[in-house]
This record gives sequence, structure tokens and C-alpha cells, in this order.
Amino acid sequence: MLDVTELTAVLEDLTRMHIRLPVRQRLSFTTLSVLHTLEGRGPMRLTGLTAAEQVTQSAITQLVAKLERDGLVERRPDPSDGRAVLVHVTDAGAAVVRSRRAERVAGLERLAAALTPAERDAIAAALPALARIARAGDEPGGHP
Amino acid sequence: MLDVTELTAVLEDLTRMHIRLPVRQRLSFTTLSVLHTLEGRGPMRLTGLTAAEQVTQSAITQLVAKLERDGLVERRPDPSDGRAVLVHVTDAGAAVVRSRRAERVAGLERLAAALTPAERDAIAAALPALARIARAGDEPGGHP
DNA sequence: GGAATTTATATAAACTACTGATATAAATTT
DNA sequence: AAATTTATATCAGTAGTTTATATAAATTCC
Repeated sequence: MLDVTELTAVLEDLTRMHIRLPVRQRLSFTTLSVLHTLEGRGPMRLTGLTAAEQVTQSAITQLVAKLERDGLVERRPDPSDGRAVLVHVTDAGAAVVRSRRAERVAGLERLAAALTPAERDAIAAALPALARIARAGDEPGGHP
Repeated sequence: MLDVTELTAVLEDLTRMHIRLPVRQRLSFTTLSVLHTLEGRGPMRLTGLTAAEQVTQSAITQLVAKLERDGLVERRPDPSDGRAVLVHVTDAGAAVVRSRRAERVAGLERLAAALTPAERDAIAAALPALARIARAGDEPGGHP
């Protein structure tokens, strides 16, 4: 039987570990999360990003402006709505996400190497279910 | 076989989900992490917290000062070293950690309820291994 | 055993990432 | 077409950082 309290505790620890994994380029959590969201879902409006990231629309406008200055995203007009903006990741932006992931993979390789084969198998078997949880929590209306 | 790249991707998603889980009382990530660390490891010096949280010593000094003003920690002299300070969590501080965890448990209950029994079993079976990874990554020298 | 160095914390100034309130312009409703 | 709603922008203020520097206790080195 799955003990959700225990799952929560483990997720807390994993989250802290994951965030503290040292990386070369320092980027704010929301910055990285926006790039990640755009890569996963394709071009989005500021409104969509605001909902996905759970910060204010003001914060997203300012963050996207900075990301555009840095060349990591592009803002294009939305042909279907003259008020709206569609934010696209650039190749440079995608590269940032990829390189950050590569650093984290390297860190986790080290930690996973210390596990027994049985432990690694157990994690492998749980990944699809964990991915489902993450996806559900990430969905629009996932945690209303 | 465990695919660490996939594990990394899942952890990224879980981390984002976990951080975005809505909660009543808004506390910064580092604030909560410090309380969590103190609860898990017992009283610590500022130096120890600095290493654990991977922010500057200055940030920890200021954060602990604020936490003390808010009654969530106490600073006591270290009998073995006149320069040092031992930071203790108060009952109020521990309560903050507990109530935050309770909110997260509630959020995860909802998400876990959508899984199949087999998926829940798979996660339950992987928890010890995931906890080991988290602990290793959290340890002093865990990711040098 | 005292001078030099290192270690533990504190403080000041500047900077970044946000929030909240408000403005503007395009779309939608009436 | 006037009124309302929606999508984004701007502005001012705040919280949480960093960098650089200061101070005092502990340790090291003759």
C-alpha cells in the first residue's frame, strides 16, 4: 500500500536535492520553468504562462521581456488575436534547457550508481506512475 | 534498466509540480528548506546551514534573523565555540513544517487517487530507493 | 605565550524577482 | 456603437538575494 505521507516526505527531499544540485549557469526557478513549459507545450500566450507558472501576469510579462533581451525566447504576434503575444523558445533557449538537464543527469548518475540493481529497477518501474502524477499536477486545473 | 535521463525528466516535472502545489501560507523556498533541515538534523550553526542550503552565509544570517523575529527558530550560543551560534527550531517552526507537509499530503492524495493500484504499488516499492537518492544528494559532500 | 592567520558571524549597499495597482488597446457583448 | 471583458504593459514598492567588508573568537606558528 502506498503511504502518501511518506511519498510527500520523499518528494520534499527530492525537490530540495534537485533544486540544490549545483549547476554552472544560475537561473531563477521561474525562468527555467517557463523555458521548460514552452519546450514541452509549444508557443504560448502570456496568459497561458501565467496560469502554468502560478505567478502574476506582471511577473510573466517582465520575465518574458528579460528572456527576449537574452535571446532565449521570441515574442510574435498572435494572428488570431491582436492583443495577444505568442512566446516561442529560440534555439538558444532550448539549448539552455538541454544543458541544464544534462548537468542534472550527470548529478543523478552519480547518485543512482550508489544504489543496488534492485533499487534501480524499483525506480525504473515507478517512473511511469510518477510521470503521471507530475503531469496531472501540472495540468490546467490540476490543483485548483 | 533505469534510464537516468528519464528519471531526471520526471524529477524535473515532479519538482515543478511540488513547488507549484498551492498552499495557504506563502514562504520562500529557502525559508522552508532551512526549517526542514533543522527539523531533520537538529540544531545547526549558520555555517552548517550555509553549506546545506547553498546560498551565501550572508543570506543565512539574514534569513535566520527574520525567522527568529517570527519566532520560528531560536539562536543560542554554542558552548564549545564563542563565535558560533546554534540555531534551534521552535515548536512554532516545527508546526509550520508540519502544516505545510499536511497541505502537500492533501494535494498528493488527490493526484495519487487517480492512479491504478498497480501504479501506486510501483511507487510504494520505489520509495526507499528514492529516499536513498535524496539523502545522498543532501549529504555534506553529496554533490561536491 | 603573543603575533599572525583563519573561522564564524554581522552589516551595508546594490541588485533581482517578484506583487499589487493601474493603464491601454483589442475583442466581445449588449 | 457603447459598455464590458480580456491580454498585455508599466510603475512603485517589497523580499530575498549577492558582494564586499567588518569584527571577534579560535587556532597556528614561531
